[in-house]
Amino acid sequence: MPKVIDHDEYREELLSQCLELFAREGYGALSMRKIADALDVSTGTLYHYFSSKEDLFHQLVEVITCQDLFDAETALKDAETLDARIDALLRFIEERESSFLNQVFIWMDYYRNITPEAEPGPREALIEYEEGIARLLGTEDPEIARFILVMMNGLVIQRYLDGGRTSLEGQSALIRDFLIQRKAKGSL
Amino acid sequence: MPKVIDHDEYREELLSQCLELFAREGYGALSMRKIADALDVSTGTLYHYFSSKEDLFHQLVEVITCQDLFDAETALKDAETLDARIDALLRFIEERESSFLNQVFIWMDYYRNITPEAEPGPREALIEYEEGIARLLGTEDPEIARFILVMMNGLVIQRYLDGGRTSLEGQSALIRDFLIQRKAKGSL
Amino acid sequence: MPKVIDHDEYREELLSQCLELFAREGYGALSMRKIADALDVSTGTLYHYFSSKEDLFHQLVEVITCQDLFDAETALKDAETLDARIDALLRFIEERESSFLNQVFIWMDYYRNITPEAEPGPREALIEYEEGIARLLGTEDPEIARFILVMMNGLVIQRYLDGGRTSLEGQSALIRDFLIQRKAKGSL
Amino acid sequence: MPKVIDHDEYREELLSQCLELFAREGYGALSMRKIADALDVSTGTLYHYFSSKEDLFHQLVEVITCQDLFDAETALKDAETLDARIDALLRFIEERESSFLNQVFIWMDYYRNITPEAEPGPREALIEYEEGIARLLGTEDPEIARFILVMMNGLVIQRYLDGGRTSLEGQSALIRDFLIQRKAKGSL
DNA sequence: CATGAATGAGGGTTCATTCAT
DNA sequence: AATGAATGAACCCTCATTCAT
Repeated sequence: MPKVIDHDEYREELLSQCLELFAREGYGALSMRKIADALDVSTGTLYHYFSSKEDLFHQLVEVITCQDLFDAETALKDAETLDARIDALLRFIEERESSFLNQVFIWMDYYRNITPEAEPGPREALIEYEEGIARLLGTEDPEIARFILVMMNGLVIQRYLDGGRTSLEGQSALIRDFLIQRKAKGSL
Repeated sequence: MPKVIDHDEYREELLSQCLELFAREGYGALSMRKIADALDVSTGTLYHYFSSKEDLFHQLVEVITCQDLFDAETALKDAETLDARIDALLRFIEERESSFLNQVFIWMDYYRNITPEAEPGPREALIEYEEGIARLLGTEDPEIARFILVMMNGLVIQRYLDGGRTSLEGQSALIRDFLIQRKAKGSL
Repeated sequence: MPKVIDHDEYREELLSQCLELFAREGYGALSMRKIADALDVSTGTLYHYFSSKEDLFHQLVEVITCQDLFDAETALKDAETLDARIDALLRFIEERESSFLNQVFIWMDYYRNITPEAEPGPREALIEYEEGIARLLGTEDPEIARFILVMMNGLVIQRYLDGGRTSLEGQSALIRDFLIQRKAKGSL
Repeated sequence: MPKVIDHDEYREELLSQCLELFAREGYGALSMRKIADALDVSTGTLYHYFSSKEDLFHQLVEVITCQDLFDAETALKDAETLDARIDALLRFIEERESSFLNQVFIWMDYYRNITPEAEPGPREALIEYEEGIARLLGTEDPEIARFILVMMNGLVIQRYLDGGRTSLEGQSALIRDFLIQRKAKGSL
């Protein structure tokens, strides 16, 4: 609770503490009072920094979207050969599973609970993800990048739904194998 | 003699009308009053057929799981060659996209909102799906079947999140490619 | 569940089964559905015999009031000397404690929950009780009879509230002693 | 700075206004909305000060128990001779009749409606009452004190049930007579 | 700036009662 | 006569939000 801090800086500090709350409880089940309690501020303070629960959530989505993209970029930029990049990407997925799951939850909440008219929001983030993956794999084919993204989404959801029965390693091995073969055929 | 209504039959009729509601609004955001209004009955009637919102939801999950499994079995049993089966499977997925999306939404809500002690519920259904897919493709490797499931989940969610930008056909083609590849390696 | 039975007779049979329910749960906490379940009939049947929950309760109060008065008369009519009557009366109180408590509960419910304008109801029963006690003790002084009644009420309530700490015997001894003395002084 | 209200003070003010409501309507028949309306606040405010209806009731019982004991002590400590004390005690009872009635109602509701595991609660208060009365009358015999308590309970309930027919003065005279008698026998 | 008291609509649920069968 | 399906008001309680301090 720093006192003489920049307004925006403090707002982002509050936001960052909300991420896990929203991911764990979901938009609907998380009340402003719970948030206030968890952040150790009053509800009034919350409304001083965010005009509504919806606004708070909007800003959160923006922040985590940027944050995660940045993380991905830095985590993957060291790999040099294609094989190394594929490995790095899959390892990244494995390491950040719960983070991805949180993102999927939050994005799903976003579209479900937020004002119906389709705002761009995460959509742009998805495109950036796609482009980032495409760059990494050095492919021109956007379907391949989307394929990876689809697989990432599906994997965390599947593991959430089946309680972890589906193994990360087994699925990673399948996709690695597939990508190596496509590369060999020159269609990557 | 009571009113001439088959209790169980009517209960299932009510249930079937709830599917879309839950899928669209989510467990948390859908109130019993909303359900009652949508089904054109009173809340009292709802509680006459279901002991609680949670019970209603439980039963819904069971019903749609059975229904979908049954549909999948019948839709795919005519295909005879492996290629035909792959095609049939992918076409089935394409045709039932919105249904799958509903299911994923419902299952995710289920685990988020239901009392924490892990009930089997959808988990068993997922295993049945896996086994069904494995049977269809004639593979012994459970990872392959899980991979299909993962891609199904991921695809509908991805398309939900990006507003349909990701094409069903493109991704289907890749999945088909993947399966053909496995078949060539003898692991299918 | 006799089939071809007199309407009124069956109604009273239902009523008699309600006594313990109302005494144990209280008017407010006892629902018509609970009553119906306990009596193994449908709510519709209940409404066939009683026009409302209030009516059911009214009739119940009437029945138990009459019933208990009758019991008291018969239980005490064998005692001949005054001492014997006092003993019989006190023993009667001791034996019927829970029954008295039920009556007090039900009468209190009656006045608290039933239509506000003071209907006679139990009031007449209390007067009859008073007169019965007066007859038994052979006193002309109505205050003495009321004194016994007051003591009966107070005793069951006190024992209800203090969990039985107050002993029936000890209190009975005090009142017996008091009555004997009054008799000796000729003011009984 | 928050609104300039002492939370605990206001809570007790609300509580004190609830006493008559609960006594008149009973726990079961008194709704939080009715309370809110009667106190001229919103239901939300009620829940800001009390975590539940049961909590509110618990706190009420605690408060009235303490309050009445205190009042009794102060009202009776001036009487010096035994006769004066008896008179003071009976006058106190007469003056506080409606207050006693409220207490009896509320305590009975307490045990009827509150979670079954026997909490001490009012039971301790009853013992304190007993001890207080014993001190006042200068008797060692606990049965005498309990007898007074029994008569107090019985009297207020009897007068409630018979609509005031039983006279306070008449019964007080008998109680006084009883006590004088005991004193004459040396057991007081 | 920050607080938390206050609101009232809406959450899940229960209930007395009605009525077609 | 007897059933139980249906109703909708009212139950306890939670919530996002406002605003006096």
